[in-house]
Amino acid sequence: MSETEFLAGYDPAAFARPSVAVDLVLLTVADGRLAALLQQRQDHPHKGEWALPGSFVGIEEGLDDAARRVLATKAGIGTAYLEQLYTFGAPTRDPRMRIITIAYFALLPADLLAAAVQDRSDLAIVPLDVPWPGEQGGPVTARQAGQEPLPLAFDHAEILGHAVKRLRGKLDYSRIAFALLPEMFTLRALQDVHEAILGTTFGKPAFRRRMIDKGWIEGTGMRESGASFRPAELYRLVPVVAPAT
Amino acid sequence: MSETEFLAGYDPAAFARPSVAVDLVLLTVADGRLAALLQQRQDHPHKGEWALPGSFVGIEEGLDDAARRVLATKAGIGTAYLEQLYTFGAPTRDPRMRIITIAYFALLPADLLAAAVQDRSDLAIVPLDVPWPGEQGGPVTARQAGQEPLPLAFDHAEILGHAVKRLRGKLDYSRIAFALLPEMFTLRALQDVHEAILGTTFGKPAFRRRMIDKGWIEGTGMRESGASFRPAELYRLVPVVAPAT
DNA sequence: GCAAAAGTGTTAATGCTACACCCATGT
DNA sequence: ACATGGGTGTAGCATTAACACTTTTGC
Repeated sequence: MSETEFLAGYDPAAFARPSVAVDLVLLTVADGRLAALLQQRQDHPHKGEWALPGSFVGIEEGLDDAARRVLATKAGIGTAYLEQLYTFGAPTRDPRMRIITIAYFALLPADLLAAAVQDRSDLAIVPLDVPWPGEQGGPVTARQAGQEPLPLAFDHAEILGHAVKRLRGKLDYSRIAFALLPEMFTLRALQDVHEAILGTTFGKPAFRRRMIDKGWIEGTGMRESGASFRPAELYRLVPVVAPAT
Repeated sequence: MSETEFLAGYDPAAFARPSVAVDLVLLTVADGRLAALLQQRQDHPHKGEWALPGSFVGIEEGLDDAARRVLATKAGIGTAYLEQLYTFGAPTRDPRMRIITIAYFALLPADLLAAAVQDRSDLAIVPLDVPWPGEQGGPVTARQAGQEPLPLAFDHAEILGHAVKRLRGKLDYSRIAFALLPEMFTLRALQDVHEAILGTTFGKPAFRRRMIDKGWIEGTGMRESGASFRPAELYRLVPVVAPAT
């Protein structure tokens, strides 16, 4: 039997198949706090609770393409740092049917995210309460200032937890932090982003040297304006030659 | 409309669904070389080429459960270190139909793997040629000693590459290396595993200190036997209190 | 001139690497 | 006794963290 004959006789309907979706964890750092984009569910199940933006994957659609479509359609955002995070597939994670979801992880500067979301009443940028110290603290919760934590739909709290863990893990050996900053930024802003994500503080000189020694950034001659004290120099991410993860 | 009513009216057949599979990258270190378990395909497509062991995910089956089933069924192995690796879903990765595969990553000591596989003619433990130096070397290839690289089916070469990258990345901040060793082992054996995986060499004293300082291992009073020189002390992994990663 | 934050130099501590040496076993 | 690889101590080097100090702007 040739391969062509084999393919012609193949029956794709022979097995029951699960539904496949992508869910998007879009993180940012605003006001010194890590925050995520959440969407209030309009339908059952978990109606009224808060969920990650997501969508089913089209039958001819790539996984990354589906994630980008969610970014564009559900959040109105054209481009952002995006990478696959983890796949969640517990048989009971959705009461409707078996849905396996491939979680994606996206980063955007706070101002761009706020602008994209400002006229969408179902979307919210929610600060995250992350248990700092131990590896095995409580779960990540999403809470607006001064309010109770928002109820999260499905297993989305767990997905959020994975995303934060990934962000923290990659922070100091990859350039992802710069996806949370505008094209030009001060070293103080970069340090604030690091401190917000890791929940630590660094000595200013030490942090400064570490960043410069990595060779990832270069000073533009320009300086920020508007402050009532010495203006800081603006840095930019140097273009990458041999891309690494 | 209540949630119960909503669920009753839900039509799970409304969208075309892809097939979902798991593929298993089972790695070991044998004779100082990193090696993977591969299975020669008996059917089209890619008949005769070599593939990772895999299976479709049952409609009521968890993802980790499916991976463990592959481990038990296709390789005859009861327990091994296992973690999810990455999900591959390019629309054209399988010529039969849309198949999204969740790749898993497993580790086993060489002797246990060899014992489980010895009477299976379709399985082979194949040493891996891994491009060491740069981040962006060529692809990983599987090659038996003195032969041409084996042809790998589907996108399985890419999956193998991801697995090796994951193993290397986690080697020095997690305990996964010990999944490649028997319960008791010498420090030299541990060093050999590290060197085989990373493709580097370490100074013996330096490596020794690093490992002991991590607090992961403890000496048993016992010593290996059979060598014609001073017998090395056998160490064991100390039981974990607060599990990480 | 004063306050506030940027930016830099020096020093101290830490961890890692390299080398040299000693130990135990079988032949 | 010797060869072989296990095991340990010491010294040198590098990197990193901490501190004190100087610089620049607006009020």
